[in-house]
Amino acid sequence: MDQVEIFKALSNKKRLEILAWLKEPEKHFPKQECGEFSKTGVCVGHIQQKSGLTQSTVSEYLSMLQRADLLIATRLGQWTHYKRNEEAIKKLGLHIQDEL
Amino acid sequence: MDQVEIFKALSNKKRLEILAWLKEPEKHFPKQECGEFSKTGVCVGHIQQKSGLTQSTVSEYLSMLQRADLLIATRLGQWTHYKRNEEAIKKLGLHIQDEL
DNA sequence: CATTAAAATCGGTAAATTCCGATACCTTTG
DNA sequence: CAAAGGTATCGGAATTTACCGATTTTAATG
Repeated sequence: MDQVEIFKALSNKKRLEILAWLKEPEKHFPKQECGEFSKTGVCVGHIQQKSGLTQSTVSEYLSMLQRADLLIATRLGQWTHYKRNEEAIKKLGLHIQDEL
Repeated sequence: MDQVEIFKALSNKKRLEILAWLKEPEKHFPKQECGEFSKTGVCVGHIQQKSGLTQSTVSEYLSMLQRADLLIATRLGQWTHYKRNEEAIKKLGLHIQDEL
């Protein structure tokens, strides 16, 4: 758990937005053909469309958040779904409160 | 409270170290002539010496942490003391846990 | 008021980050 | 196996960050 990498991943408005959208996928994204929001999250394409960034940028941002352990990626056929790693996020909050 | 600015301020190893040192000043810094650790914190010079960085860099880092509301600065004569803003840090932890 | 000490600000170079378009890599499907 | 859709990776231009040394500001003191 590299603290600096986590904070770097969070040091960007769009990446924070993405994290926020993924908190309530059904509220921010259209229904998907494959996979459930609650189980595996949202596919890259939907996140890309909503973000207004290019596909490559979104892909990089998502894998950056994943490397920081803030997101979990699941490959479903040709799609990759991303969802929040709620446990890691909670742990980060606790860590800041009593160890930062 | 600009989230991104806070996370940027935390995205650097030395700045995280400084925050950690300021958690227990008496453990990490020599006694000071003026001002008490618990009241106003530690003067820039002591932080600079311990950090190994130049004076200008440390001064910038400290004011960056202050702009993010993570530190509180107090001018005492020719010295500026910095201490942690424990309330803001706790608030940040809570925020991450249930709003990030 | 001149000197000195502490801290802040300025100006700059090297490194990292932001974001893009192009390309390569996987899957599914005909 | 060829084509197509979804995603990842590569290469690069523009911006930002990491530090530094030099200079300026602020405050104390002779």
